[in-house]
Amino acid sequence: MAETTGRATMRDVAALAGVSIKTVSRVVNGEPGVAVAVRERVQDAVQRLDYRHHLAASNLRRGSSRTGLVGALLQDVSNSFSAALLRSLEDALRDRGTAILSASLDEEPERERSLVHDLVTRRVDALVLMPSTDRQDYLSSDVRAGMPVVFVDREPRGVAADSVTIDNVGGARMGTEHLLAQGHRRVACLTDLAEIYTAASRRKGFDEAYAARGIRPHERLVVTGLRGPGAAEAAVSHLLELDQPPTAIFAGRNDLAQGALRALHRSDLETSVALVGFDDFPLADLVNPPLTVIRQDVGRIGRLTAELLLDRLDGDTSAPRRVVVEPTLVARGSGEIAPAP
Amino acid sequence: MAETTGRATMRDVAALAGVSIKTVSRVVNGEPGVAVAVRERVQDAVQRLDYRHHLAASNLRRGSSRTGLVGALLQDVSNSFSAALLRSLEDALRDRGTAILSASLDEEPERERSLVHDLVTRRVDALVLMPSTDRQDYLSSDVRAGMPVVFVDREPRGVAADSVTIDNVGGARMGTEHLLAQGHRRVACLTDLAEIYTAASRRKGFDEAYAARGIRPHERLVVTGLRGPGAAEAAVSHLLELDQPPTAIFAGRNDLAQGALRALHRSDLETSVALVGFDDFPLADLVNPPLTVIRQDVGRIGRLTAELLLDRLDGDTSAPRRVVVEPTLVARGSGEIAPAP
DNA sequence: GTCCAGCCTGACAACGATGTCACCTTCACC
DNA sequence: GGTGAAGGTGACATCGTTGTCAGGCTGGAC
Repeated sequence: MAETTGRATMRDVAALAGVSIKTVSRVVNGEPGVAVAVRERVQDAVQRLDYRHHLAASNLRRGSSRTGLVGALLQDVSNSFSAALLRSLEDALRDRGTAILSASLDEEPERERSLVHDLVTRRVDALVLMPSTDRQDYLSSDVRAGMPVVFVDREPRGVAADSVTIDNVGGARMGTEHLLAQGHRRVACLTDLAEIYTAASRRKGFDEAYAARGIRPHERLVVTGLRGPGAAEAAVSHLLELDQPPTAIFAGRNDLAQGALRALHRSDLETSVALVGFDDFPLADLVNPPLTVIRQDVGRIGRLTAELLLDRLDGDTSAPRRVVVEPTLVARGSGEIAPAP
Repeated sequence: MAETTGRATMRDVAALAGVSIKTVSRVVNGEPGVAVAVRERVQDAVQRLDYRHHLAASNLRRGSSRTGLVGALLQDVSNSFSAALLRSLEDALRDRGTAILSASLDEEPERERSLVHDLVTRRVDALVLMPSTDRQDYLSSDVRAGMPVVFVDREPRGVAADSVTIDNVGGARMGTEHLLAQGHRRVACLTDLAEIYTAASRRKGFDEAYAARGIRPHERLVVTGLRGPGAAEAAVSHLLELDQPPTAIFAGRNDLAQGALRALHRSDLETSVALVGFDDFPLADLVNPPLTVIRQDVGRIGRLTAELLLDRLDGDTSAPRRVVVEPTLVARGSGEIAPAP
């Protein structure tokens, strides 16, 4: 009893209650066909021994191959977008008693591969993936083996799977055009590594907006490879010191917009240089100036993702679906600053 | 091969390679003592069948009782505090190949109990808990059975376990005193349900700051039971319409501060009414006005939590430890607004 | 040629649980 | 009193894996 190691098993309970293991199993699983007196005796023993059901053993025997586990590999669970997504998945899966294994990829391909491997080894019932790799061919055998995968934020390449994404090119074009329409011509563009699907798409939208007006962006104002807010802040500080500094900035992700804003504040230029960010975030309406953003409806994306996931878990084996959500422009002030004459 | 159900098992691999199951096991686990030719034959079969190790079965047999799973029950994974905590846990556990099962409690006691039950059933190696219950007596049998539990943000009651908390009373006292020292006398206090440990402590600190000056808070300005930013916004809007509105606000949690700030903006009072929040958050320096907060160092808390967790996982069975981190006041502007004469 | 050591390999039981099936009561009914 | 159905209960095999141990084969020493 004072043993710190080892929990009671059904065998122990059976011994204490003076019944067979199978009867304990019946009681624990609430199966009918157990005499009331016996049931009570077993329940008593369960209590006395602090018996806890062993889900893994149970699943193994049932061969149901259902572990009630779902993996969620996101960019960074502490980023508001990933965090909100995680939360809506959680809400959608709660009722099913399905638990979520979450992890952050930080845009590192190797980490994605190793974490996927780990999750497969744990026999998750399904996977939600915001990939950091270019291609996900490595996933096909697992998908073939019956593990549903739903991609979020980025489309799958090299593997057939569902996805929920937004129109990144369109969103970026809209954001950039919003600035161009106000007369800005020196618009800076901040994005992450060109290998990253969303970063490349948003950069493309930026270019397209210029092209649509028959003009070209200033190359020196286009900065890629920005890994986080710190890098964006440094890059913008540098841009502001150019002979021909930007009069407006288009930031390709919420953390880059935040870094940019911080740089503007440091130079006291937050009310002179326009700024449009991609991705809304909780306090965008309260910063100074209130931030104009291209918003993707995270709640909606989360719900759609969960919906696809649940369908697949319920046995839907139809062809992969691609769901694309249209982003919207939310004008709050920072994006409506006119260029200096 | 076209089977969508069922993965290959060691039995299948053994059959294909023409060896016994045990030999496959040896190869898969990289054990020595297998002839090179045989090893290659097995590895080939593994590849061909897309064999994936079954961790649960392996753990079951090994009886190691180590699942490489840790549970993290937090207040709300989409809240920046919980999310940052989750992230630092993840970083600390990554190297060990330990995965994290996370879930949100939303301050609902029932959810905590049911999620803990679920995690025990899954045989997590340890648990990180930001409790929503008053008392956690229900945990003692599991702790006795050898499951380490580390409490974060709130101390355990009714069970012996480690904890990492901050000095909530002291922090709230410091924040309130900061406002009183500037001459504010009508300071509003916003907190969540009085049953919540942190909410009650912060409320207590607020009262103590007043008491230390031999004065008393205005009862009508003390609002409890605020469940989220929306409630805080509504409450503050209401307070601002009183005959004797507050000249300063002390908000007992980051989301309440955000709600309060939103209400101030709506009334264009953000530069006239002082505001001090409890808990820092990523953009607090960029909002308008920059928010003065009582900061708890989330990264530090996360690291300390992980440290305790790892020690316990490594077999440390010494008496429970209580780690208390001192919060600091970060003055940014919102808390330094003087009362109207 | 015999013997033994050392190296590989596989048969078997077991981890904790559950599905299958057979057995034993009991009791109603003819 | 005999029969059969219904209701309880347990023995056993099994899920996928690994620890234990026995045994086969090889080759070198005598």
